Amino acid sequence: MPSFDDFIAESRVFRDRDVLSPHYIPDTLYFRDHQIKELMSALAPALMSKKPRNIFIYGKTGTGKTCSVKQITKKFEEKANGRSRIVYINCRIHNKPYRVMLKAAKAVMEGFDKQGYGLPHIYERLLIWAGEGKHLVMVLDEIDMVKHLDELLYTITRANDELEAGGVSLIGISNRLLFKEDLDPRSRSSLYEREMVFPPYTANQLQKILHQRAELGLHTGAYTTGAINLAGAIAAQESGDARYALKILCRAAEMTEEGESEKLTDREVNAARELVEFDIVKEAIDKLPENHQVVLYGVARLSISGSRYARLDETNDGYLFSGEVYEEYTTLCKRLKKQAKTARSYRSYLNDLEMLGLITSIESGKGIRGHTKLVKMGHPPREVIKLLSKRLEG
DNA sequence: CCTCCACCGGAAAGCCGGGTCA
DNA sequence: TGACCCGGCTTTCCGGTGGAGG
Repeated sequence: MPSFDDFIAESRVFRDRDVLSPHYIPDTLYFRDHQIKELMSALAPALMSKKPRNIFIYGKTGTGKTCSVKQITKKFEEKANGRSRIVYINCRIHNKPYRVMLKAAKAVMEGFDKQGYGLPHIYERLLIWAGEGKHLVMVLDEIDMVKHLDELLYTITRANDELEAGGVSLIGISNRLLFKEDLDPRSRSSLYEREMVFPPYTANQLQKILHQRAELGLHTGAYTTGAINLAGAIAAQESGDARYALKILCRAAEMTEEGESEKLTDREVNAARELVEFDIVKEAIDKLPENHQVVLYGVARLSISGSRYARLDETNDGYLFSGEVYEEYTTLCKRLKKQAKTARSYRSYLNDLEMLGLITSIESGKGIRGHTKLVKMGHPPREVIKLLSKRLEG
């Protein structure tokens, strides 16, 4: 009798791959004791039928914000036993007040999985739920992605005013510190009742974290201590981002697995670093809507064939006129048998691409007639073309 | 100094595909 | 089935903007 075990090849390197994934939450989170304690003390009132304060958490990507909150969520829900709930909401996906409320309602109430109810209806239902003395803590991860956030915050504060027992409170998470400036002062004060900062990890800290994961996720003896330390140092230098550090480690492990080398060493780590860098770009491009891809394709192609107006200014080497990129975009659309969008839409795409760091742009200055944007690729155009021609032209 | 150029980007309105409800 | 509601993506409209040209 064959067994599935026969087909699940034993890995030379990995003991448990999941441990290296960014979604894995270790039992002990290093270097975040202080933040975790503070979070717990802030949330404790909800377990005693009092309203906890709203919390705002700030920190760059990969500083353990989400991880800490998720870890606490587990403990909290065990303790609360259904009386109170913490609901995690990723605002990149649920980026409107309506969606956030719907997600919360779905999480908390059975049989609430339909769209088409108006916001007021969802609101009323939540009030009824909380009215039994229950507390809802909404974790809004990437809260800066929510459009009309003021409206959402207002809705929630009003809910608390209407309730006699129970309540709704918030944990907002963001990696943009500045975003509080575009908030209405009233919502600002409600969201910032308590503020917490998660600093980037240092090289030493990242190394310890990586060692922890390597011990759990990789076979003993499959890696060198030096390699782990190198990965930590690289990530610390870049950003102090633990997710990035883990990606490098994971990639390096994969390379070891596929390659000749017996152990994961500095060599694999260095190679993995480059791969990871391009992986990130590739992922960003893949996720782009089609029109954005075509525009980027156009920028890349012109970067190689050269700008028709080029060399007006030697110092602005590699920059393209917004106008000529639009022309290239429309001709590309024709070739791909797509209806080109208006110039106004095109300008939005350009801005989106710039926000993602896929292109850079500057304002035109002297020597150029009128007023326009000059655009340049943020990454090697040939690589991008290779990727996009496959994607777009099949 | 005025006007034109070649764009910029906010606001608002329209369309579409997905859903509910009576 | 028709009236509504939602979000996402567009288009339309239009008031800027800073340098070039006259």
